[in-house]
Amino acid sequence: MTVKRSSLNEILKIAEILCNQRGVRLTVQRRKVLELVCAAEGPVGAYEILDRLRESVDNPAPPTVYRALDFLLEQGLIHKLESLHAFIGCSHPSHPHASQFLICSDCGGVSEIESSGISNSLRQAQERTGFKTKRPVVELLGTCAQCQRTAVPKE
Amino acid sequence: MTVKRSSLNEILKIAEILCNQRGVRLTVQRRKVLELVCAAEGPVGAYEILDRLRESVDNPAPPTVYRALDFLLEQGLIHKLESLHAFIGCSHPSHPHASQFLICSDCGGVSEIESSGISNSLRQAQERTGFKTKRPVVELLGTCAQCQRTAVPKE
DNA sequence: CCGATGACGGTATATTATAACATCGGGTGA
DNA sequence: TCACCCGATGTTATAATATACCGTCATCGG
Ligand SMILES: [Zn+2]
Ligand SMILES: [Zn+2]
Ligand SMILES: [Zn+2]
Ligand SMILES: [Zn+2]
Repeated sequence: MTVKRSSLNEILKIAEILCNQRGVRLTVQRRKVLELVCAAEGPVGAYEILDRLRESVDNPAPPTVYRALDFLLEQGLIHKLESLHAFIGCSHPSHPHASQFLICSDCGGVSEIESSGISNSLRQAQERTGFKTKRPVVELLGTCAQCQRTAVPKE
Repeated sequence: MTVKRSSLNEILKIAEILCNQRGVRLTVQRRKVLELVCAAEGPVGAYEILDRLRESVDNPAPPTVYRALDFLLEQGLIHKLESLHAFIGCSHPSHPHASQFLICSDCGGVSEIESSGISNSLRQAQERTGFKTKRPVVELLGTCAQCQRTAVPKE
C-alpha cells in the first residue's frame, strides 16, 4: 500500500541537489531528520523522530526536530499529514505539486497520489471563488484495497 | 467570506429533528456545545468552547467538550478542521456530504463549499485505487478573494 | 572589527487530546 | 419492585503535540 519509494540514498542525493540549486542549506540535523522520516515505513510523529534522533544526537529537544521539519516542509521534501499529526517523505520532491493522500486506518499505510483530476477540480473551485490556495490539504481517510480484501470474512 | 448560515435557532431545530429521526439523544450539553460552535463567527477550538461553556456549566472539563464534539461530528452537525485543530458548524447537515473548506489565513474566515467537481474527482481516484474513503479531508489554505483585494497595495 | 543573519542548543510552557475510573439515571425484564 | 444494564456524565490526571523565548556561535559583507 505504501508508495514505491526511491532508495534512501537516492532521496538524500536529490534533496542535496535541490537545496544547492535553491541556495538553502541542508545541514546535518536537517539531513538526519529527512533520513529518519524517509527511512520510516509509514508516517512518523515529531516525537518519534525525536526518539530516534537520540541515537545520533546528544540530547535533542523538540525545537530541534520541529525546526528541521519546518525547513523540510518549506522545501517540499516532506509532507505533513494533518489528520495524523505526522510527517512523511515526499515521493516526488523534484517538482511542485498538491499533496494528496490516501490514508488507511486499518494498516496505517499512506500513499501519496497525484491525481490531475483532483488538481483540476481544486483549481476550478479556486477560479470560481477567487480563492488563492497556498497549501492544499487533501487526505482521504479510509480503507485501502488490500485491507478491504483481508477484512473480516464474516457471513 | 463566511458561508451564509441559517439562524442559530433554525440550526438547533434541524439538529433536533435529525437526532430524533436517528434515535440518538441531543442532550443538554451536546446541544449547548452545538450552539456555541454555530454561534461563533468562525472556527473554534475545543478549549475555546470549554471557556464559553463555563458561563452555563459549573466546572466543565475537557472530556465534557470532546465527548460532545465527538457526538456532533458523528452526526455530521459539525466538522473538524484538521489543519486548524478547530471545529465549525456544518452549513448543510441534512444530507451527507464530503466536507470541503476554503480557509483564509489572513482573515481567519472559513467557507464550506460543496464542489461536485471535487467530489467526482475524489470518487474517481477511489475507483482507480480501490480505496474506500470513510472521511475525506479537503482543506485549501490560502487567501480569500476579499483579502486579496485588501492586500498591501504596495508599488 | 562590526553588525546582520541564520542555524542551533536548551529551558520552559502552551495547546490539544485522551485514559481511567466513579457516578447517575432511565429503561427493561425477572 | 428490584436487580441489572447501558449510555451519558463528572472528575482527576496525564499524554501527545507544538511553540515562545533567550542565548550562543559561525559566517558573510561592509
Ligand atoms: Zn509530494
Ligand atoms: Zn490498509
Ligand atoms: Zn457540512
Ligand atoms: Zn480572508
